[in-house]
Amino acid sequence: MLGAKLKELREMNGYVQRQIAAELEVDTAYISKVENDEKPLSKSHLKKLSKIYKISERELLTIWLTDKIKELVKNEPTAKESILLALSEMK
Amino acid sequence: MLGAKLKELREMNGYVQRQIAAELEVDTAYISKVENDEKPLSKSHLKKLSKIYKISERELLTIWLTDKIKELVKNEPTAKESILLALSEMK
DNA sequence: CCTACTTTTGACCTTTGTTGTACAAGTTTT
DNA sequence: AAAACTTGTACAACAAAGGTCAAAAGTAGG
Repeated sequence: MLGAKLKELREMNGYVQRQIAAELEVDTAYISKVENDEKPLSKSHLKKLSKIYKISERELLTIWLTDKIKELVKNEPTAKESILLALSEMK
Repeated sequence: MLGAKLKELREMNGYVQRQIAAELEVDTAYISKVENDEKPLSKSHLKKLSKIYKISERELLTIWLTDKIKELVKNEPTAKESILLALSEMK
């Protein structure tokens, strides 16, 4: 989900992976993996990416965090209950 | 939250920490810390605890996972949005 | 108030898991 | 064929998990 979004954003803004990799000073392989959800995106890159892709950092963070939550509860039989419970306890 | 629940369950069932520690084959200090949320409870202990405390394993797992979620989103400005988004994507 | 028991605290330790990264080679796209 | 992307493997660094031990501190009963 985050990967797909990042890819979409990149293409919308007319970049190739190499350019993004250069901006973030990482390997293009890393970008590829992130876009394919094979590696998590380092939180430290959110700010720069939000600038490059002209999206609010907050929106990107929301998606990023959502991914983390989904990863955490994946395969847990009580995923839904737990999320609902967490939510109700945070109000 | 999990810690408080565990303590409540233990007391309801009339045990002291030493007894629980013995059952789980760990140090009492560990039990103390878990009950005070200073250390996470290892998932591997859930089954035994649910038996000792006569609560369904599923219910204990729900609470345990809820704790993990809360820990994950703690201090994140987008916590609520992200949880809601995760939930909606899991339906 | 003593003392025996329970619980907490703090420092420490080892193992395991994750992250972030790199490089090379392969595949796909243009 | 060149450029872009993907994939496999490896690895060091670091953080977190899952404890232990000894000592301190709380708590009841006699």
